Amino acid sequence: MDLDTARARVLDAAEALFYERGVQAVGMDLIRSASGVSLKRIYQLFPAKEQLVEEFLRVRDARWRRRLAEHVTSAGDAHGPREAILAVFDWLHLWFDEPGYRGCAFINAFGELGTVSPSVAGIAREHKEEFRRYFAGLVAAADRPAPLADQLLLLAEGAITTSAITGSAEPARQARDAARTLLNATESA
Amino acid sequence: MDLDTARARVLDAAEALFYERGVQAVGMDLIRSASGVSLKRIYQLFPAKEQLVEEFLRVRDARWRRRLAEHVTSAGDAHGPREAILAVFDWLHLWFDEPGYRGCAFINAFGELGTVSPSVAGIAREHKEEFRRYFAGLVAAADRPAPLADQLLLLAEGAITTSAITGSAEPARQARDAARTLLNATESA
DNA sequence: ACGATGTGAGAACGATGATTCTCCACGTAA
DNA sequence: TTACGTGGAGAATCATCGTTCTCACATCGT
Repeated sequence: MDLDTARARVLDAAEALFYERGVQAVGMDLIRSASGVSLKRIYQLFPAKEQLVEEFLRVRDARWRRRLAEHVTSAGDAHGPREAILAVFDWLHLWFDEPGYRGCAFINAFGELGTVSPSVAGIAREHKEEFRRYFAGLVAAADRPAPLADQLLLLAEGAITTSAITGSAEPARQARDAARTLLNATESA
Repeated sequence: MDLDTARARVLDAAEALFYERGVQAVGMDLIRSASGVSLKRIYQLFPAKEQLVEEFLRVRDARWRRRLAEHVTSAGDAHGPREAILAVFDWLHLWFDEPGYRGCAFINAFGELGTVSPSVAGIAREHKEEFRRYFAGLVAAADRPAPLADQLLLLAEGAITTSAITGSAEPARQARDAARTLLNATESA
């Protein structure tokens, strides 16, 4: 097995396990057995667990935003910038329905490690900032006032955590309805 | 020191430490030194750490909801049911500005332990369900359609986590603005 | 073939944590 | 006073975890 595939396998295993059970509940030995990569190799690739945790978050951030953007862009191309905004919530609904959905990995990591690890706290902050920026772009493209972006972000974040705890994807629909109301309220502005 | 005060001191220390650093990052020995109660006594009062964690969450749930209700009730008595709803977000703003604010203890505990501990997951679920129920009562008192309660809940949850990660209390104001818009949108309904 | 290098399996190490145990001081009932 | 129960400080125990080390084995260039 070459280094790149070993690295990918470790990151895949780490992502699945960290997301499912939290960071501290997952030992390096479990990542070894799940990935099939020896401890020695894992420590060659990541000098310490903390680096693996950071890389897991960075990889997840990139993939999460790419998947979101793909879904939203195709909806926006087909139905315009207003529908693009609502498509964010449709995508959340799809996400919430995935098996093993456990909320936002960044909120979870922040809650678990934010006090102790400034780098984890920073990555979580950046992820949320990127998400906010993304909403800001959609709102600008739809010619709505900028504060709407922050409000939509709150709806999305609320849906993410509420869905995780209740185990239902319904909050995505509720957030979408609220988002539509907020959009309509700026219609004449 | 009698048993009741020892119990109170342990729970106070546990709440402060668990909330600040997360559950797994806090050892029983730290709770002992912070509370001034010997390990022997702690284990008399709580047969295992897990029981202490559960009790910490229950105590926090009760106090959190009592404090919220106090603030909202006084606003509602003075300015009516519509202002009572908005007062929830004013109270969130006060909470976010408290030193050491780190988001919702239940979301954090759920993220950290939800997979591994069904009882923690259950307590978190109950807490959120109570919060939702509280919103439902306010919405009913203000004669608004029931689905509004779910939407307001999402705004509040979103503000709670966003404020924790960004370190700013501003999301409370943004959520309040969005809530006002949603309220106005049902004005004529 | 042979030495150098790298690898995997798993033991070893040192730290930390949850839980229990030991030992001793102290107050108290007889 | 004395025997006793209680409680505290902290050592002991046992497990787990992050990290490193050992060692036997394979690979490969010469």
